[in-house]
Amino acid sequence: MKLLIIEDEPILLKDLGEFAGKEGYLYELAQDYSSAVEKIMLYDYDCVILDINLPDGSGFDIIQKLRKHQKSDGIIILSARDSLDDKIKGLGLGADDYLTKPFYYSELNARIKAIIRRKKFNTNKDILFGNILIDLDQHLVKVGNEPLNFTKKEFAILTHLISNHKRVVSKIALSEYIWGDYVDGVNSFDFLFSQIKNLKRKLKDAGALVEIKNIYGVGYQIKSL
Amino acid sequence: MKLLIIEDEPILLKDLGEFAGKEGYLYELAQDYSSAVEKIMLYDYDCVILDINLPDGSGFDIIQKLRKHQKSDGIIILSARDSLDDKIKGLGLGADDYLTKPFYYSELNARIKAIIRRKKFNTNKDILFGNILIDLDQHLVKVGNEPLNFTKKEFAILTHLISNHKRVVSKIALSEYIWGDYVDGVNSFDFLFSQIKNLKRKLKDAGALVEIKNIYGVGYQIKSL
DNA sequence: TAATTTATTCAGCATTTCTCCAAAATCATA
DNA sequence: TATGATTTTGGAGAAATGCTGAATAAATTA
Repeated sequence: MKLLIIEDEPILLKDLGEFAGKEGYLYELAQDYSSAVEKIMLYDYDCVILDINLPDGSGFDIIQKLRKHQKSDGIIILSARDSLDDKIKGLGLGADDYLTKPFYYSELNARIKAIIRRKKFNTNKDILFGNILIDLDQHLVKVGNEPLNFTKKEFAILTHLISNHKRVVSKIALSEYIWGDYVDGVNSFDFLFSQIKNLKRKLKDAGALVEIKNIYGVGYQIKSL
Repeated sequence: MKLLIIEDEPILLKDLGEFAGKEGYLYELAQDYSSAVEKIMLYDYDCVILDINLPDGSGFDIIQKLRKHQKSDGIIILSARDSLDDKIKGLGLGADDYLTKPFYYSELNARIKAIIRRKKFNTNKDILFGNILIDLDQHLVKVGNEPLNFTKKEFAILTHLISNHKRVVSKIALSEYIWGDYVDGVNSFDFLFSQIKNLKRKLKDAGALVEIKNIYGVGYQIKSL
């Protein structure tokens, strides 16, 4: 579950980042149009939270760029304006939802979750894979019927593997998804190995009917047994 | 137990606020249509107390907006008119109850409680969770058969956790519910920790068969043992 | 107004998670 | 089978998160 938060007002940006962290999301921040565009082109996010009014460009352009490049990131617009025009324009360009400032974090959170469910897993309901049930709302995983505690990163890896279960996810892609700008990371995937280790152990102990398979030299793929 | 009170007549609004505080409700006030709509859209209240005649818009619109957006807040209409038409219109739009001015506060209070019971807990009777009995009428909690004193905020947290016992309530959502507009407080949950600590201690000392569980990095969930 | 209760703040401690490392096991292929 | 590359595993310490008790402030009541 990874967010990109684009907002030029530094205090709000900081607050949004803290909100994201505290709610259990992975996230990156962008303060202006150009760095936002760079991040968007390079990486995939589950949901982009976007201020329309940026000093060096329009948020509308960012939406267009995303959609033009077939990126499937969810998009939530934040806007100070309560203008119907902006709302219509944003949704017309391909945004998924719209929130006017000021907003409550719990409201934002509810919308993020709805969008991620729809976009990442193509469903409005809980996600079922093998005997694993993922409840995004509660940041909760059940194996069989028993709730299982995963940490933020384990949860992120697990859901990412599941939403990509039809293909192999490379170590680099996974690392970038979890740890962000992962530039000099060709040397060591120790972080990733550690997380995968714990994830596998928890799944096994709980009797999950899935297997996280390593493809030598490439990455991982999750399979239902 | 959180109310939104919408009333343009300032003295009555103030009185209603004092009444709400004294009766142990958390509450927010709105003086006009537009600020009421903003609050309603942003957040969930257990019950909205609503004057129909507002200077900048109609209370009927507010009811429609609430129901259109699938909000489940209880709604009580206050109206100076004793007109049957208004009553029928209001209830038809989805209000839960109707009171004509002047009214007795005890009457208002009884209706608020009935609605909260029905809406928030899906029952017409007292709320039982584990061996905790919540008597809304008396704002009273019994563990086993012993009455237990909770402060306003402890009571609010406890009932909110119980009415959401099937889900994990995030720290942010809980904080927003208790402290309202919770913008610059995202950095620290000290308030919450303190309240939860006292709540847990009281419950434990009284021998309550419930556990307030922390989900690391996410929030809290109450479980019956 | 004083007394009492309730709410907030803070510092230190406890617990959980994350990072990092090193050694062992596994794999691909020469 | 020997070799180097890759992956797995266990565990120590660092960092993040949560809990507690005590001090202070604010609100309520007498």
